[in-house]
Amino acid sequence: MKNKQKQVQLRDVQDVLDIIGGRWRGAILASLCDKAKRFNELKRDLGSITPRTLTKELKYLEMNKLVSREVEASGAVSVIYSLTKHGRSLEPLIGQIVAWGQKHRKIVLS
Amino acid sequence: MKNKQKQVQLRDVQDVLDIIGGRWRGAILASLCDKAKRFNELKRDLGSITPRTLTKELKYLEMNKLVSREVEASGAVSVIYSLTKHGRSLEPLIGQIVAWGQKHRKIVLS
DNA sequence: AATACCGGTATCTTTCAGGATACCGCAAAA
DNA sequence: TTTTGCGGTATCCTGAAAGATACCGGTATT
Repeated sequence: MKNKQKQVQLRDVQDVLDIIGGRWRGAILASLCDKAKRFNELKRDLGSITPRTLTKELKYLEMNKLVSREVEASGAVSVIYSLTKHGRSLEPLIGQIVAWGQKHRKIVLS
Repeated sequence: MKNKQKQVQLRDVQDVLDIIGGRWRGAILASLCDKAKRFNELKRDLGSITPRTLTKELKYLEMNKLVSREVEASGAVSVIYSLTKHGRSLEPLIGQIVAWGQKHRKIVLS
């Protein structure tokens, strides 16, 4: 493989980890892989995230076309967050991350 | 799947992204997937990283048993960094990251 | 003898993700 | 009519990541 191409690959890795990295983004995406969720549902599932951070991260993921936000206009306020088609294309990647994480945890514990 | 298990998965995602995330760690690992490298070789390949940061990240990866550091005691100072067996187990994951990154870049550009 | 490369270390500084805490309007339930 | 839940926003603050810059002792090169 050419050197140029390797450089591009490194940038791809950096870009992707910039998108799904950080304390929360990967977890949010993984949580939405399971099913579409409402704001507070997501918040509860993630455990210790603050609403401020959740709002910010969701907006970021929305901007990057990975998550979509829909307001159900049925009386009370209700907002549903779900993965877009592009977001769902991350599922196998997230699956591998989980798998490696399990393996890694076992190794570290031994 | 049970709720407990989902929570564990979220933690796995967070843990893994903590290890390979950040501006440089993923790129360092990807670069070492290619071949073992010396300090300044790695530095050049990564482009804009400072020696301070490279040192720090390499130590972190060493601590996590993903990278090994070997000093070649042949006259001049020569240090080789390479992936450990455990580090090489990340290769498929990194491959998927690159693949998704390429796809994502195309989508964003269109 | 001077210069350049190797593998870093030492300081200083900026940036920013993310926590803590309080609050908001609205609607439904009690 | 008070309380509870929803979906957030507003401020303030800290710690860690990482850039900028300078420097180090060694060796090899010229």
